[in-house]
Amino acid sequence: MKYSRQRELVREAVEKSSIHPTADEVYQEVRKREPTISLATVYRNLNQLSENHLIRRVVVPGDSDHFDHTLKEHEHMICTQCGCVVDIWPQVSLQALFSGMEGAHITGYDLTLYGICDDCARKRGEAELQDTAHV
Amino acid sequence: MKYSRQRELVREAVEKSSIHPTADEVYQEVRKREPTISLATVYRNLNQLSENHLIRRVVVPGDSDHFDHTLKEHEHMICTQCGCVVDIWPQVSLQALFSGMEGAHITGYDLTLYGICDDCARKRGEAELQDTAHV
DNA sequence: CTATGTGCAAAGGGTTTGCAAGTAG
DNA sequence: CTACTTGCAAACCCTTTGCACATAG
Repeated sequence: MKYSRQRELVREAVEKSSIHPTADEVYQEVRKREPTISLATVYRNLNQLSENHLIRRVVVPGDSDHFDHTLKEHEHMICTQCGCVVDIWPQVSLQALFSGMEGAHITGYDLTLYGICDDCARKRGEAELQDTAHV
Repeated sequence: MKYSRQRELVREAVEKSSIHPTADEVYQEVRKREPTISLATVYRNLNQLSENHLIRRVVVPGDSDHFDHTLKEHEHMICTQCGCVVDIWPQVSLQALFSGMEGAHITGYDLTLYGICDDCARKRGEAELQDTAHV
């Protein structure tokens, strides 16, 4: 991979983001510094960077792929309320768990967890208090 | 859901298939008995049947969705060699494992395992024997 | 009768690709 | 010099949708 300004900007955008951005979100961010970059270039670079394990692709069924700068083994939860992506750090290695399963030679996996993020849980709690306050 | 001949044929096609068919594979199958059915109808019915838990949708990142007539909790492995879908029956409930994780309220998940199916493993073994036979 | 379901064709949305021009090494 | 990269627009692929007609209950 020879250097390109565009690829470096894409990498930095993923690096600095805390929201596990989609290709389009990376595009919008990079455009602030490189207004002529094309979405196709962003896609090509995200693909290359993840193939070379410099960033990680986060697959979300029915949604665009997201990208994560954290390479250490961890999982992702999609909040079913607001759609945000939350990092989950299991106590045990799921890779080890799955590859130990009998019945087939399992070498990898894609996992998407679903649930409620802390923010939405808090808001929901407050809403319930509101509901009962006037009883 | 009121009865329709088309929906019944779609349901039967999934029921009788052992390959976890995609929408298009279901379409090809149903067309044998109902040549005028449209792909849109197959999609609409697969959606309805899975929303009503009569069949299960199997999400495969980067590929079409597949459909499974088995509703009992189990997982799926995609063979990285031939692309087939293999049922995997874990010893423990992953649903229970994930919902017990700390850090968030996890309520569901989508899991795709990757590995080598028995057929491909056998073929690979034979190929290796071939390779060494003439040494 | 009316709410659902159907077939068709067109639209949709995210992602990839062909091409000619630009650029790193 | 030449292999890799870019921007643009068009193509792709799977899936959904609008519409007028058909059908179950």
